[in-house]
Amino acid sequence: MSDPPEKPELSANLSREEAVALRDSFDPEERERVESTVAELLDLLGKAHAMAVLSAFAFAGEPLRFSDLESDIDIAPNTLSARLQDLTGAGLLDRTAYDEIPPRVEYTPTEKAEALFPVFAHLHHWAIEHDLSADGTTDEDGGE
Amino acid sequence: MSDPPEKPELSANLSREEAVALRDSFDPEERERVESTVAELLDLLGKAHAMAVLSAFAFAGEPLRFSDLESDIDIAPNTLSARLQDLTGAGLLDRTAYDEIPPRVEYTPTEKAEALFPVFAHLHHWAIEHDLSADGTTDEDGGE
DNA sequence: GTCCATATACTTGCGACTTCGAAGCTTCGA
DNA sequence: TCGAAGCTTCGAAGTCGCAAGTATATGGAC
Repeated sequence: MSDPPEKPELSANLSREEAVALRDSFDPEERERVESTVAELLDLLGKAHAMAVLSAFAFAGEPLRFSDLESDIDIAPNTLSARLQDLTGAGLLDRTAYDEIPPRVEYTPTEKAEALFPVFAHLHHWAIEHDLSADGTTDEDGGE
Repeated sequence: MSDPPEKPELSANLSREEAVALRDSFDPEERERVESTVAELLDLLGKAHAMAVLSAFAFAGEPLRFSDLESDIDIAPNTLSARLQDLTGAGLLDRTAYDEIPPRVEYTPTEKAEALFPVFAHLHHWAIEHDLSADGTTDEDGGE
C-alpha cells in the first residue's frame, strides 16, 4: 500500500535551477496556479503541528488513530482535531470511522500525502547531519 | 547498513523504510537527539511564514533583504522580523548589516539552510502535479 | 541655509485569530 | 460506576496582522 513503484521520481533533489526552469516552462496561467498552490500548501503546513502529523504518518506506514497521534505528538486534542479536519479537507488524509464500541477512527494518508512524504524523510535525514542549536557546530561536512 | 557513514546524499527520495532503518542504526542516544531535532525543526518551520521565507531563499539563489522578502511574501513586518530572528537564531540564515544610509541588511542562507532547500523544490514539484482544493479532483494523475 | 519628503529596517500598540489545558460528552461492556 | 475512544466546549494565553512610528542621512524645494 505504500509503494506505487511506477510513480515518476518526483525527486526532491531537484536543483533550484531545474525547479525554476520547470516552472517557467508552463503557461503563465498554469504557473500562477502552481504558485498559489504552493502558497496554500505552505499555509496549511505552517499551521501548528500540521507537519508533525504528516510526519507521523510518513514514518508509521500504516493508518493511525486519534489517540496514536495524540501520544506521538505533543498536541492538545482540540488542535489535533482541527488539524485532522484541515488535512482531510485538503484531501491529504482519509477518515474512516468504524461503528464499534468503543468507536474507532482511522486516518489514512492519501496518495497526495504520500507524494509529500519524501519531504519528511529528508527533514529527518537533515536532522541526522545537522543541528538546530544556534551555534551550528554540526555543519562541518564539506557541502559542494 | 546501506549507507556509508561518510556523506550520504541527503537525498530526499529516501523511502520510509530506508529512513527508518537509517535512524534505527544509531545508538538510542543519538536517535533521541535526531528525534528532538526533528521536532524542533518542525516546530520552527511550523511558525507563520517560516517556510515561505526559506522557500524565497531557495528560489532566489542570492542574498535577500528585508524589503525583498516583505514584497515577495504576504507578511506583516513584525512577523517577518520575528521569523528572521528565529531563523538566524537557529543558524539557518546569516544576517549582514551594512553601515550605510539608508541602512541595508542582507540575509544569506547558511549551508544548513541550503541542505533544506530540496524540500522546497519538492514542495513546488508536488504543487505542479497536485492540488489542494479539498475535493481533490486533481489526483487523477497516474493514480491507482 | 533650513525644512520636508524619501528610503530602509525595524519596533510598538492594539485587536483578532489560534492554540493550550482541562473537563465533559456518548455509548456500551465489565 | 468505571473505563475506553474520539471528540467538543470553555476560558486563558500566546501569536499574528495591521497601521503607525523610530532613526539616520541624502536630495530637493524654498
